[in-house]
Amino acid sequence: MNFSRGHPRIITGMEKMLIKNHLAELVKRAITNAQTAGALPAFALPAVFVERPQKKEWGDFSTSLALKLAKDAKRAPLQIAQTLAAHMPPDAAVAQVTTSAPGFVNFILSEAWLAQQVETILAAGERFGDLENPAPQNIQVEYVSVNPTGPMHVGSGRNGALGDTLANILVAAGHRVQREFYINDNGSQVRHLGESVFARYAQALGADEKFPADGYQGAYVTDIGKRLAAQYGDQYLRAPRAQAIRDLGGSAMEIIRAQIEQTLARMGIRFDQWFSERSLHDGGAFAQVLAILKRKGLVFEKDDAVWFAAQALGEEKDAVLIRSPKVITNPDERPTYLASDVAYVWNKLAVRKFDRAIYVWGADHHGDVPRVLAAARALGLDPTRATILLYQFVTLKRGGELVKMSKRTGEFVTLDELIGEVGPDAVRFMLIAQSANTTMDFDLDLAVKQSDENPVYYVQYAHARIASILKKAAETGARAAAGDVALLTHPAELELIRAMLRLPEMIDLAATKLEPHHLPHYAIELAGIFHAFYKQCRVVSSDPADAELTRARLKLVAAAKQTLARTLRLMGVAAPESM
RNA sequence: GCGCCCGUAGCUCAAUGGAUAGAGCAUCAGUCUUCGGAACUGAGGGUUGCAGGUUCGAGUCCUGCCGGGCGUGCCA
Repeated sequence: MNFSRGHPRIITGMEKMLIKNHLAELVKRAITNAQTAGALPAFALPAVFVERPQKKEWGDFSTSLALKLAKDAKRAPLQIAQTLAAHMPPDAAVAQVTTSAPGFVNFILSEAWLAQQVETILAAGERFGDLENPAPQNIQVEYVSVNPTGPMHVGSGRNGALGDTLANILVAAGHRVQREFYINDNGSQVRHLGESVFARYAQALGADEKFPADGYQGAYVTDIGKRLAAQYGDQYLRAPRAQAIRDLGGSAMEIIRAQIEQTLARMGIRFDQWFSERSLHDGGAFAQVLAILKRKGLVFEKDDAVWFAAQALGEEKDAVLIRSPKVITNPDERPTYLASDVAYVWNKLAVRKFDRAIYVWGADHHGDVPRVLAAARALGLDPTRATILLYQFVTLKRGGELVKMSKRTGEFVTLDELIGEVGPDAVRFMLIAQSANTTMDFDLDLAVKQSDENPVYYVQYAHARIASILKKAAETGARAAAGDVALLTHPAELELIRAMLRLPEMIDLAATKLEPHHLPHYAIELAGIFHAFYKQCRVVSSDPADAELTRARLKLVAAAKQTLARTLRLMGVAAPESM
């Protein structure tokens, strides 16, 4: 069987179907077969899960179904397992079905079938790993969304790496994805930034302007002040002060936003849309949701402020949507961030009609999650369409000490600095390697010092090594195209194929659980298995007797290169030809 | 006080309710006459914070403690 030569496929569509799902179908048929034969009593077909066992002795896949079935089938688990194994329909992918105590059914994949998968992988090209999705969704992933009031710190890097990788994974899982950055350009912070920048602007022009006590103190504000002074001259010294602050604040925010875009681009993070918070108010979305909430009696006034009656929806506290004029004089600054959030969820799910909206938030905002979901519910939206993914904080260590980070004092390690020191690939890899709900200690000394032993280089090295092999093969004239993958029978070869076949499973897992961290772990494992293969199996041989095997192995390593490259690309990490 | 997250090997971390809890780093011992040694093989290292509970089965779920982080604003 060789797909590329047009032989009939044994399993139709297998290249995009998860093997475990295929095996689950076999198990279901085994149940029906056994019931028809009277070997099992009648019972409702349960959900069948096939999983990867921990030990090789337990085969490539296994199911604990018999253990769960014991009650309904009124039999001992191991006996059920044996019955299932006996009634398993034959399948080209499966060489053997075994059972083990206390009631597992194990599948051992056919080695001939495994070898043929190299052709399938090569045929899939750089789309290998993609899932066939019976129900693709329009999903929006919104991430980073940091306030454009200063350079980003490492936490925003984690946000961006998570969001972008997640978006890549969801695309691979067959969904349509829109990537969005929410610009917090509303409220008092624009004015705060404007006041700070105005002071630096004026100082740059030699004016005696006092810096506001609660202003943004970073050097970047001084730089922007100078830049705006050069651009506009002293025209804003003569303009009305409020207008100067508003205009310069707006300019500064756009400058910072562009810098943020640039920094993220260094990490391969990009967006389809930059969405303005202010537009929710200017465009009337907030007024609209406020009207809906009012109609439902979920809005009330107290102490001159407008409140969202979250308690009526089971939340702990009510929350202010529009602040009192007595507290905030400027009407533009009265709506709270919650007001924007409520309008935003409406915009995402009702106006733009995404099937699903995924938010990537720092854990310091976790307290807001229930309120936003409650608001969605109140607006008649299904709250399960909105998923707020929280990630824990990143703390930086340098010289064994915690690096305190604060935008106000301007003392922090920026994401740009980190990328400069550690490199974008290592930064991205490290930031997604840990589960989002683990607090991350990022040791700068270690990250720089260990850059040679960094896992990301281990993976990239495997890729570069294969590139080198292929180059060498080209020089010697060995051609992969004519290779017969049936010759791939060495245990190390088969291990490598098995590892490659796990990529779609990883994508499925990461997409289902919204957990990108599975990818880097998989990448390390795949690279390791390749290195082990490399040690054991010579690819390009000068011995003419090995010519056939060389060609077959060239196909194998080409497939491995492609799988590594895909995995790296999903993580936004470069797959270098040499390093 | 209350809410959320975390606690797993010396360190950093994995483990869709499944079988004897796994990797990397570090430590120790090995491997190389040809494709990239940024490599490979092996060893030691654990009462999964503690105590109960749920069930055929718990690192995972529930309850209570202990320890750490983050929240608990008419801040964003």
